Amino acid sequence: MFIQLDFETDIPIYEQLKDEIIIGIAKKELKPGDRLPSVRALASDIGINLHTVNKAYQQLKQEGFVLIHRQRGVVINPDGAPKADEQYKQKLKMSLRPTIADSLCRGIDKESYFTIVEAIYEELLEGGKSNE
Amino acid sequence: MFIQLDFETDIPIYEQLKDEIIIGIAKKELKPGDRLPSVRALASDIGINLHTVNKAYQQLKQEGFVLIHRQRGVVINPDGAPKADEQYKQKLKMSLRPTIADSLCRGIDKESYFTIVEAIYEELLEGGKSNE
DNA sequence: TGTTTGTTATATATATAGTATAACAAGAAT
DNA sequence: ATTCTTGTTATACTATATATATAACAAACA
Repeated sequence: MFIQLDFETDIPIYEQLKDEIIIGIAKKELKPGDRLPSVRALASDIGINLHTVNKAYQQLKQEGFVLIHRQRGVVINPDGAPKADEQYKQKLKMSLRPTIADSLCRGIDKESYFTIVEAIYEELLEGGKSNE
Repeated sequence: MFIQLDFETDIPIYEQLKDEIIIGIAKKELKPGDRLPSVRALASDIGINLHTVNKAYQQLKQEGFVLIHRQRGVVINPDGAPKADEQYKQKLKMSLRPTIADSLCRGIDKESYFTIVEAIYEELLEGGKSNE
């Protein structure tokens, strides 16, 4: 797991951290049961504050990606993340609508959009090969 | 154009406003050349501040969705929004990656994802029928 | 008994979001 | 010319989010 942050963008650091970890799980570079670095270790490693890491971890816990034990630290959920229910899909749809509308206005039709999504799925599914 | 805002969510009002207008353009409820309400009129109508509306309009102008004339006000770009270039697609891809990784972790495969995207395209493309 | 873990509590600095007034400047209508 | 409406600019203020900095607490483990 290489964590690369962009301090120029307006995306909060803790969000980028969450994203990197979730992508790591999707790519299976992070497997169920794997331990994440302690909040202090990771913070010091990246050069950010302990609380920023903690915020990311807390939200990952809230969303079911990790479990946090009192002393063992933060662990990728051995049961995997909770499966998407209808409510999740509904929220996903709502969050995608503005982006898709924007793309549509700019001439990206359904097929072009699919091509982009396809490429991302490829990257996430096949990218793990080098790590197995 | 009905503009419905959610004051509970953490999505900024001016973002929601932008989204609604972009969706309106995508659905062709707002056509090239159409005038938008003045910043004061819309602000008063929705019950928000003039500057919040202005911020949304400025960004829509920046992104090429509207033109702003000194006295005529804000007008949907008669030439349509600028077509997506490679840079746009690259940014789109980067912004989609975390969401798709999240979905993938929750068991949404490519086909399920496509189904959701498909539904949104349907809604945007066919939804305009009642307005023609 | 230490050491490491997450956790909690303050405090501070900065940026963003939103509001509130007021005034300015250009175009259009009368 | 005058008036009205348009976007625009300038301040000021409040609230919230982000990020940092220290410090201390509590549980688990070696």
